[in-house]
Amino acid sequence: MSLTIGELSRQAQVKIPTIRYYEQIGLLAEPVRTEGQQRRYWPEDVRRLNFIRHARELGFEVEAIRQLLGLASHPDRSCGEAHEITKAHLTEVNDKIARLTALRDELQNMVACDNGKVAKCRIIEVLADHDKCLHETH
Amino acid sequence: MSLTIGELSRQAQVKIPTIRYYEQIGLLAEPVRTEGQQRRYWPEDVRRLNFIRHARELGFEVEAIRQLLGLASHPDRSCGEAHEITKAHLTEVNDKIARLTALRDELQNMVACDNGKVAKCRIIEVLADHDKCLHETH
DNA sequence: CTTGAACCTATAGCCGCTAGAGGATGTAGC
DNA sequence: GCTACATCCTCTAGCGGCTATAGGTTCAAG
Repeated sequence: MSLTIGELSRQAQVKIPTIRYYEQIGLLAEPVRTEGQQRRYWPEDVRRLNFIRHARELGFEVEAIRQLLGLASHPDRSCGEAHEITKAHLTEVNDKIARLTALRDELQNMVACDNGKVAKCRIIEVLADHDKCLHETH
Repeated sequence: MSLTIGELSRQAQVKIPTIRYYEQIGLLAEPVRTEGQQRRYWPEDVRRLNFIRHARELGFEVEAIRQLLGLASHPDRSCGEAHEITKAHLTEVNDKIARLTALRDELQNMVACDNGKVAKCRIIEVLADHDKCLHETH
């Protein structure tokens, strides 16, 4: 019927100390306890913890997750707020992709220069002065 | 001629305590000091600190940055030795790009839900049940 | 020579976990 | 019922990578 913290951990792919940490900071409600003070969870908690894990993996901060969870518990309210949180995040991610792609190109150049000297490799300059070096040829 | 820590901070867009922290953990060399023990920097340091900032923004850990910086300070060494290190970083960067791209697609799906109610809003669903919602159309 | 911004060190705190010690609980097999 | 042992409990301390504060010193312009 109910789940131990270990079972919850396995099902939601979240480590046990992390579950207790989430309880501590109020992301997870305090669960029922056995006589001997062991935590017992319900399938509902698996869903909530999955939600939290996914949001964390997507780079949402705990505070943002708290907000999103708040929205989820008021399903009649507009999702404009959730929309804003997500949009801000999207912009950030797109920016990172662009810069990582530029970096990858430079690393590929570097790896391609097999028997040369580091002095000829431009990785340092590229990262030190990203905008200037970005579009130069190797 | 030389720069104060404040000027370095402004030019490299890195906060002053962070600069001192980087010195402490050995990412930045100890700079020259005035009689009164104040740090004085050179344009070279702006470049190095820019490098560090960009690498951090791209998600490299301090230890990886240490290695990359190591390559730059042995310009007489063959690329062959450094080749493996660089290739490892390239792999890492490619992984990051892949994961961020997947993330972006998902965020774009989420943002597509504009003025609905939370009940209809995919943000909550997607996060609550990642695998199910990932490839559905909006 | 004074003033005030900028600097110094040292320490403590932040987030988001993660690990360990030392002990209590729960369950399966006898 | 009893034992064995995996799993659980709390508490504390540590991690990376900063960031903020307190309390004092230096530097440069006027």
